[in-house]
Amino acid sequence: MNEGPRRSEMNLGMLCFIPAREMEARVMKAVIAAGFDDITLAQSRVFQRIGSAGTRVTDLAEQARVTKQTATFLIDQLEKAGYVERVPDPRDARARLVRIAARGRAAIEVAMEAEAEVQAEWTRHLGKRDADNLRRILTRLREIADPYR
Amino acid sequence: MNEGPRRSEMNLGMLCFIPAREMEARVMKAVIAAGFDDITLAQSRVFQRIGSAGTRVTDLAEQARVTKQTATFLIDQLEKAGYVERVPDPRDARARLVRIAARGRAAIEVAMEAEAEVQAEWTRHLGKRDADNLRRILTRLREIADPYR
DNA sequence: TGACGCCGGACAGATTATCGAACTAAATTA
DNA sequence: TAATTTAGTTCGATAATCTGTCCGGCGTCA
Repeated sequence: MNEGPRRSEMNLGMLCFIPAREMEARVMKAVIAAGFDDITLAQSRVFQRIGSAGTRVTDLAEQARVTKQTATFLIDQLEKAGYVERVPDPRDARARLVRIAARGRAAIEVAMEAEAEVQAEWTRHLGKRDADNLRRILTRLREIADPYR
Repeated sequence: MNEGPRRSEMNLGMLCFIPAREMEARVMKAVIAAGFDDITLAQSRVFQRIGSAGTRVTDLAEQARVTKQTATFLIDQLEKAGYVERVPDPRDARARLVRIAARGRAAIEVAMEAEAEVQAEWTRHLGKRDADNLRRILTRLREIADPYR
């Protein structure tokens, strides 16, 4: 009906945004369908960035690009819901490490399965060669586009 | 100090997310620095999707993946701040077209300049060949990852 | 070594973003 | 024409986010 938003000027940022959002939505849908229906998108964006050895609140905030206060707030929810736990950081008495808890691991399993499925779909559409190219180029792009790599 | 979030399992969605967010942040920063300091990220996500002939609230909501209510709310802010205007849709008396207003056009100019600069930076890093590849592959990916293309 | 500034994290309060439900008016369909 | 759908809004509730402030542990350098 409408000729759409300035299509000719579609830039790389927007082009990246579309699959990123699609993946996010698909994974969230699967996770919620699997019974983890008390997790929100904002929470998952912090949750995703927790490393296997635990990650500090400040680091999570930086990587998710929210303030420490917001991260604290979201982690509170995740902790109450049993997805993560806070343990003292042995190397710094000020800090606490946020770690994946049992329920969190269960959710990750579902998420990774959904992720793999979407990726397989995309690979079928693009062909193996271009799917690999895409991953390779994005990984290189990350070198300059991700301050927290 | 932390070995980071499950890096080996980094998926295409996340890889797309990183440059998308970086572009968004850089453009917003430029726009705000140019004096358009009353626009928010959420507003800009709707604003970006307004076509040159005007776009309906419902279409903006769909494309930005928010509810009509949220779109209405954000467009209210944009209208009050002079970035857009609402005009009746001549083809449907129920509908109203959201159109870019003068201040909006001025902001777009700044945004597009910033966009071009970031893209140039990325192209320098990737090389022309891979930058073109990236755009081509993402455009193809959009065929299945964007319900509103 | 100890005083001072910095960092990690949390609390409080305010603002912004988002959603679900319900409503009005216009268009479409049966 | 009556019933149903669609476009947009308003209302109320909840989620997410920010600024400002505070506390206690770290690091440093005089």
